[in-house]
Amino acid sequence: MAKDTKDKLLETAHSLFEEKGFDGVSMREIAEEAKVNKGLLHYYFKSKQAVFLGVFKIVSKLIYINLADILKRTDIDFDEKVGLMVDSYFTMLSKHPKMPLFVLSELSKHPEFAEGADLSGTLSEASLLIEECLAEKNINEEGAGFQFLISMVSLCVFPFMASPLTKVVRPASFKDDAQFVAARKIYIKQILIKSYQ
Amino acid sequence: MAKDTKDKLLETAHSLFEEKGFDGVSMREIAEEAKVNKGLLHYYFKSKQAVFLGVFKIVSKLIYINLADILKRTDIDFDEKVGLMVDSYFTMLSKHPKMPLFVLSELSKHPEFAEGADLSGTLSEASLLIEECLAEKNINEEGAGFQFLISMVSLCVFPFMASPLTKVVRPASFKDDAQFVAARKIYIKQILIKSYQ
DNA sequence: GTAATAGTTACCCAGTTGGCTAAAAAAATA
DNA sequence: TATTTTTTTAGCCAACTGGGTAACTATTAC
Repeated sequence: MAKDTKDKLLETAHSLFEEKGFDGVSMREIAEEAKVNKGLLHYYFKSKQAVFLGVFKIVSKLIYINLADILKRTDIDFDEKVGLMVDSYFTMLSKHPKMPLFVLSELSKHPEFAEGADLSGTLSEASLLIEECLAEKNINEEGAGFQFLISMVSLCVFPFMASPLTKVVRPASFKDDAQFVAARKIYIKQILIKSYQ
Repeated sequence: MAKDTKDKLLETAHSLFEEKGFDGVSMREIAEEAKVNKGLLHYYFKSKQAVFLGVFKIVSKLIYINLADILKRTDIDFDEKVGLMVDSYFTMLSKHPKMPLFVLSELSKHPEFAEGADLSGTLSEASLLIEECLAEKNINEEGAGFQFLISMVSLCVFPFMASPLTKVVRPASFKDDAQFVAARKIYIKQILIKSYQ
């Protein structure tokens, strides 16, 4: 049951960290929540930092989106690729709505983790692939691919991070959160496609 | 010197909270950093929560942007209004780049503060005013104003929150952070204007 | 000068923090 | 069965947490 226990500890730590942040959680709390004793937690992780790094590794995988595979397809045009990328982000964000805020706020406190999270390679590659797609549309500005990528991520991710605010401001015409999210997805695809037309 | 001291305490607390988050800061730390003793800190604020609420009130004002005044102008068209709103956001964000992340992450831990921060009224009003402007452009979808507003805020704010990541991924064609921010501002105005054309 | 306000100093508190250990028991593996 | 791995129990530590007090001194206002 070794692997199971370690995973359980990581899962527990993950949900606690996401809810309260690194400083808001104690080792005792993690152990108690996982229904395990402090000793065992130290048996698997020598320090709180070690637990956190384990969680961060998991999270990096969960928020990973294979943009390159979508962008490299030759059977669909760029409009459809944009649609698929946005869909991927929304699927991920619906499953893990609190993750981006957690990652970014811990990253801003400990920027050294940015290298550990191997997101940079993926994003750089996606940025270049988008640039190629845009070039075919005769959009050749310096860094256009990067700008587009950032826009896409901003548009998808931010509303989830700001949900405590958007929920308050959202007009009555959206009957609930789910309906708004669905409408938002369509809107984002449109605005992104219009951006290179 | 009463007001000055209280302000100094709030400023100190503000910068510490922004850097480390609520749980990452202790009352002792605030007092030491402000070169004041714990007793005095308690003299002005009966609890850590009280300090935090004071800071939150200040922050709410700092991130406030008078969108309504821009939107109500009759001497310029909507394209120009969009330009001015984006300019306002960038000015504010350049002064306080860490604030949005701080506000949103504390808000997600304590959603009850969302009402205290009286942003909702402002944003609701702006949302309606934008809807009117868009109606003149024959865009009448349900909630179009709200969607546009969220898009604008997302595009402006997110890159600042994700700067530890964007700095790593940013292509070499942008020679530094300042140049990227300037280019980004122009790009955002374009994408927003295209969105209703 | 007297009263109120502002600020200091030096304590105390009980509870929690992250970190660690030794010994024992239980479970899995050989 | 004997050995190794996993898990529990119970405790320790020094340091820090937010909160609070009482006595004292400046400073300011009236």
